[in-house]
Amino acid sequence: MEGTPPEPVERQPGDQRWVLHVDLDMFLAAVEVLRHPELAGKPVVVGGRGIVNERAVVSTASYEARELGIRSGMPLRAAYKKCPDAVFLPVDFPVYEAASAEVMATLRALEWGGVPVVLEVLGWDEAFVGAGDGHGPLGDPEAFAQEVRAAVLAATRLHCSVGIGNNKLQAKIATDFGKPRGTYTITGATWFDEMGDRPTRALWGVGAKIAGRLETHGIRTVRDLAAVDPQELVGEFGPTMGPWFRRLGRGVDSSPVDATPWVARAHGREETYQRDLEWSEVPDAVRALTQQALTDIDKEGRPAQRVFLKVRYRNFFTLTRSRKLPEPSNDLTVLADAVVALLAKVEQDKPVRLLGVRLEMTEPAGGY
DNA sequence: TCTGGGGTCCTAGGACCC
DNA sequence: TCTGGGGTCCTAGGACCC
Repeated sequence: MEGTPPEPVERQPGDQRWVLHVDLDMFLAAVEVLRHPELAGKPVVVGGRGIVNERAVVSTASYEARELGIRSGMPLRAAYKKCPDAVFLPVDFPVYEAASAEVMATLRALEWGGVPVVLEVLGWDEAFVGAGDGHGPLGDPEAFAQEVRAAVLAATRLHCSVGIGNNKLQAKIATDFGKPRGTYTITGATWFDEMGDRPTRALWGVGAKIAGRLETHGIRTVRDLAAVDPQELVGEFGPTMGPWFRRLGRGVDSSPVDATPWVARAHGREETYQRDLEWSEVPDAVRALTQQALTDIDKEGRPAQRVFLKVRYRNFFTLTRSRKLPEPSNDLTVLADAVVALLAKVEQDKPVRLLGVRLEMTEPAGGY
């Protein structure tokens, strides 16, 4: 890759239009501080049931806790060791759902350049904002980004950061550079200045494993990725993912902001048991998880077409087995029996640390 | 003594058919 | 005896994100 100049970013027709990405700052911890004002300024850690010696991980840490080295995904035990004085709180789904709904309603009510916004919700605490055909109006979007932050703060008392880009990929990455309580802009024109020297891992969609595979091809930076021969990536990652990674490297993303409400394709339940299960306890546990997963399916009224079983043993080895049902079903007995039957395909002689059941209603739609 | 839970999508490879 | 090549369906496994 050394010495190979990157190809210039294609001039897309939408290049001078704008997309915003809004991301709430330390969302779960911020919501907790709102209802427990005495926690303001303290290290707050939200995760699991808030019990520090249980098997669970940190969902969100306040900035004060992050300064002490606590990170999302860290075991609660480890977080406690780093900071025994932090406040540990349980994850309270209904409260965050309600706060999230308020935030999204606030965003949805905005107009951008006199046009109602188009809102694509990505999760509890983030969304893309466009307008009209999916992009914002011409002109400087910075003032609107500030308007978004002010509106969210006024309506919910929650702070957020806003990324601005010519497309969703650029806006999404820009948000991190604006955190906390700020805005940041990355465009096709500044992409390589901002991202060129960063490791491929900085891209949205490149994790540790993909970064490692890229490195075996001498691709370390975003600039390297942008310049690589597409056929080399097709050889390594296949005809879909190869070209997609290369587009990531070039900062190219033509997908519009899409307000179509998200519809789940599957529902599942999984549980890491505080005490490893003996095999004799497993079938009942699988039936219980199936019943819980079925409650989500029943809310939507669509039958499951395929069932999945996930088993993780004490040594952390994990297996997944699945089976297509003879015909779609939302009958508890049929589904539970089908999942229990999958147990025959896994090793039954070792203690079980985690079980998961997943009920799939729809095949993957394709999206890369 | 470690390492959650909710999802999404893609790829490889075997079975089977023509 | 040998044994191509394309297509589809299915399961297992891997990777990523919030």
